[in-house]
Amino acid sequence: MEYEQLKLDNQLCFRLYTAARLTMGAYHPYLDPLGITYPQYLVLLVLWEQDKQPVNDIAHKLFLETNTVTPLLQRMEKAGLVKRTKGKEDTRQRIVSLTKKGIEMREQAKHIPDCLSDEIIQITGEEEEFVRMIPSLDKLIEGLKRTTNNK
Amino acid sequence: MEYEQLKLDNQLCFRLYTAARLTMGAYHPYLDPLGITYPQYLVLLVLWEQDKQPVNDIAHKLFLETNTVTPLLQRMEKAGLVKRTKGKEDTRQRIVSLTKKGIEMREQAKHIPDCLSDEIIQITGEEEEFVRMIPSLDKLIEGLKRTTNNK
DNA sequence: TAATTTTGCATCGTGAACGATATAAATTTG
DNA sequence: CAAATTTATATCGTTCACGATGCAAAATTA
Repeated sequence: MEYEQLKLDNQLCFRLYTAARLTMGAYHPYLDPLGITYPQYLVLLVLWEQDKQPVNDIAHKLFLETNTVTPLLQRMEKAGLVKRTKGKEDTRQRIVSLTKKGIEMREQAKHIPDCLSDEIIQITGEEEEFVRMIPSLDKLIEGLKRTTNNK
Repeated sequence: MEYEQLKLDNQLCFRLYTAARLTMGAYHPYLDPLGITYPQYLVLLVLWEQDKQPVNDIAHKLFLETNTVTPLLQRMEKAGLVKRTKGKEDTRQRIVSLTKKGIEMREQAKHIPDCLSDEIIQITGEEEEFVRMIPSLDKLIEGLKRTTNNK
């Protein structure tokens, strides 16, 4: 069939796109009580690993553009989770640091990854399958990131 | 370490989210000349498989909410790709059908899946790895869809 | 058949994502 | 050192994505 390749069933990207959306949806019951969104949770993960980072470092670790992260951080600042201060050496930089509220949220969030793992196991009856997917996804991400930067 | 689970490195969802965004980005060189976005391309895939479907069917096949698909279709109608007509039996329904322009775009798009496959192979030196990921992703998607519908 | 509930779609508001563009500060070049 | 370039961030416009809500038509129930 001439258009076989155009069938939805044959598309990897569609799977990734859908799986990502639905998995993010699975975080809702855990993030809603904290009053944060999934991308905001990602920013917190980055800052919990290392506090006080410029916007650019955060964006880079999340593979996002700064024009996505800046408004995200502005909303998080308004919500009292982070502070944004001018850099000392390089005044162009905005150093993002956790507030007391942002630091304390780590304690409330620390069980979330285990909850999600359990949920996936319960839903699919499988875990190893998804753990095994991680290196493949990393390879894909690294490859795509490299080529899109080289343009 | 108490917070080990919170490390970004450990998160599957972050990989899916990132891989999906970057893969969608890889479609840009092919979709921009056609003047469509990736979600619009998905709608076309659905309609190319079967023309004249109600909004709900399209949304269901893409695992999207109708309130996402409706504005998407409105933009596609404005772009002259689809028509939206009132249903005959059930007048609540809006039947979406391809215009001449929408039908013809299939010919221009038919090489896209192969281009993307080639690109992924070239970037990662691997294909089987990602083909093997598909059933796992389907299992995840089906599981998540089932549980979120049962709420 | 009348009243209630469900269904299909649309509208609204909010929060991403990102290309294009702007701006000021730092860096490199001439 | 002055001019040109690069860098870090921000702003703007467009398109998703989705929860909440609205509304009319269909289906169900009383």
